[in-house]
Amino acid sequence: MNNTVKLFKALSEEVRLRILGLLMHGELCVCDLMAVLDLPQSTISRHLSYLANAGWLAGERRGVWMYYRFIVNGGTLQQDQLAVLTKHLPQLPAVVRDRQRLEQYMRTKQQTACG
Amino acid sequence: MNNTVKLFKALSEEVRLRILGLLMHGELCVCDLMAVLDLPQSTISRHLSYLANAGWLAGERRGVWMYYRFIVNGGTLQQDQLAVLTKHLPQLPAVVRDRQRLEQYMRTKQQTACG
DNA sequence: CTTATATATCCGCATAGGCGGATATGTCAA
DNA sequence: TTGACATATCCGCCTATGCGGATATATAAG
Repeated sequence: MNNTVKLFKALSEEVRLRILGLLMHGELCVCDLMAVLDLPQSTISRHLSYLANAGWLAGERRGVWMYYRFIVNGGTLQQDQLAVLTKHLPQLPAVVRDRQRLEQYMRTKQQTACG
Repeated sequence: MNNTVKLFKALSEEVRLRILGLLMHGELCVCDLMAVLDLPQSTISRHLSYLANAGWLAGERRGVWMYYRFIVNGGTLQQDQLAVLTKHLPQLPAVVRDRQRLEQYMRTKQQTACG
């Protein structure tokens, strides 16, 4: 029950849903998310920790960067819930906007940012 | 986005999940839930309002009693999410226990309580 | 070792929201 | 209208949690 509540609590915050919406398309590091969401590093990092702790994300350090991606084998509830997110998150207007910003950002990433 | 967050926020609390777990089996009134969950009336009523406001439940007054039940046509996200709940909530130990208490309560309802 | 960069954590502050007793509202019966 | 009961809302209290600047930690380069 506690874990179930935790899973849902993680989904009940706008910034976290936007982060998940961006990670649908593949892993990203903290600095990517800072750039796209235009939020302070501590805010991004805190939400990522929260999502990882709730069982949604796994982080992997690669050099100086921490890359976060979805866990795809986190129990049947998590998997079924992930399917719902996969279907519906990309349709939310805020997520669509974020994704456009992500594409724009990726085009200029080599010159300006991490990675 | 706000509505989506609202939908998930409603799921991110233990008492509310337990209420939803009980309502899976059909509508119930406030006094039923008070008896089964053994919680004060104000607590039950507040959570029911929260769930109704979030788009999960509809309340119907029938005489002095308010009966609450799931909304089954609340948008595709709500429907898909409801399917996940229908599959997984009944498996949670706390929900199993509540349901046993509900059955016990229903057997003696005529003599002791509302309805 | 020092520096630079990326990330995590700490801190104080502000708000959201849970709790349950008390009170208000609504409904029915007499 | 009054009384009884079910439900909704109010209230003060308390905890959880979001925020973002400041600081600590980790890694790589020189």
